[in-house]
Amino acid sequence: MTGGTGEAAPGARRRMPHARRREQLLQVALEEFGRRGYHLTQMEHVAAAARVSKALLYQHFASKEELFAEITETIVGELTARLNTAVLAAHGSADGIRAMIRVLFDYATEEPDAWALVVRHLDKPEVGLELRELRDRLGTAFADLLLHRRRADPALSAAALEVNERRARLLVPLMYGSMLSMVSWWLEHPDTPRERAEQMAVEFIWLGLDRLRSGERLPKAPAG
Amino acid sequence: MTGGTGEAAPGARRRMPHARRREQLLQVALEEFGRRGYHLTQMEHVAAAARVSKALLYQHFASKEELFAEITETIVGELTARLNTAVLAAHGSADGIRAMIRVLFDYATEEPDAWALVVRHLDKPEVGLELRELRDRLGTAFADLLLHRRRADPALSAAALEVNERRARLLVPLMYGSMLSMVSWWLEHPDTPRERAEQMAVEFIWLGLDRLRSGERLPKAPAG
DNA sequence: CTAGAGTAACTGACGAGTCAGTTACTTCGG
DNA sequence: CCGAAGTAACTGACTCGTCAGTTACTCTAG
Repeated sequence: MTGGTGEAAPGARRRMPHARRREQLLQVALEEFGRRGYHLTQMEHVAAAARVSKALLYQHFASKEELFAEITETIVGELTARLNTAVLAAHGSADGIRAMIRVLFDYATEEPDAWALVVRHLDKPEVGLELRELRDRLGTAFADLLLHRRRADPALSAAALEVNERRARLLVPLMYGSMLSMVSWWLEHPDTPRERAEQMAVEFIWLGLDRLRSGERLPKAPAG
Repeated sequence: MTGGTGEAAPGARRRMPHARRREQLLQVALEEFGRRGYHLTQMEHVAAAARVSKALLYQHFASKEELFAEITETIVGELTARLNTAVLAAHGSADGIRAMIRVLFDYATEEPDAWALVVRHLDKPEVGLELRELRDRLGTAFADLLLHRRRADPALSAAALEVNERRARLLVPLMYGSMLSMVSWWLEHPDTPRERAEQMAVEFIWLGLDRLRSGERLPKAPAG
């Protein structure tokens, strides 16, 4: 040990230029928030994990909330962009579904901390209002997918379109919920091959989507 | 209901027997935790909402955590019991799906605060470990449903059974996620008739379940 | 008059945010 | 090449508000 805590690098420079330090802090904070959640993460945790004093952290970010907000904004921006391009590149509905699912699996794999942060705070109105945004964005991406497909189908009358639009909106939460749930489940079961989980989700959701145009109905069960 | 909980009554009796006060405190705490979430709810909030001092609250519950735990235990017990009977009473898979969805919609309608508390804390390992229990219970209820149905089907070989069991496990998170998501969505869109939301969920999920036995497969899309 | 329902006022610890001071790096006159 | 002046990165030790949990007391029903 040569004097200071060199960490991995032996003669590592501890002082860093402003911008680089800022990036490092954002990265570390993302991990901490993702692991412990907003409330249980203290600014000291973040500072300690970055091998830095809390004061320095406050020279980069005015408050805990601001730090968290900046992180979530980045995540939402990134994920939104990916979803946008995925949906735009898709030609059919099944293709679009598959593309969106792939985006989610990719992101969860590539950025596990960011993913953890998102799912942890998605249903907390208290903090991270940007995450509501993400949920809405996911929903509208679905809606776009559904509506775009139907608009291309000239067989539908305006009235039928209206009816189906309502039904499409009802389908959104179902698809949304099952996708996120599947990704989370898969992360907790690494032994399951990703392809299998992905394919299952695609089929499951695509069938639900397909119902929309076929008008196929389930016989109403008598119920108890 | 004359007298009972003082609340609005001006010269109302404030002293209550131990057991009744305890129940009131549990009820009030449930609302507070449901609205603000665990971390943002202070014991003083609960006490104030019950028109009582914080010290009295501590004569009934040893700690904030214990209070929260007792509440969640009750909720999980109640919901679990309802799901159990619903699944047991079901004769077929579609019937079982419908029954479970009804249980969830019923519960969310009858006990909105309890429901809010559940969805708020479901994916937070930090607090309320009992809620993991609920998620597992939901999952196993699904699994029971699927496996019971298949066991009754003598056409399946042991090997096929094994394969399908794996696929069944993959279906669980999809159904689980879509159900919860749909209920939450419906609560935020009260203009949508409940029956429509319910029926849509049943159809969507039942189709996914039905895939399991029919072995129907979606042509693998080429992907970008 | 007394047991237990109830409270106001308190404590101790924690955690966000601050500040005076220190250390490393850069620059520039000589 | 050198060292002093200047500056940006960085820190230890604080303040101050908040909140879980306690203590010592009052009040009232029976």
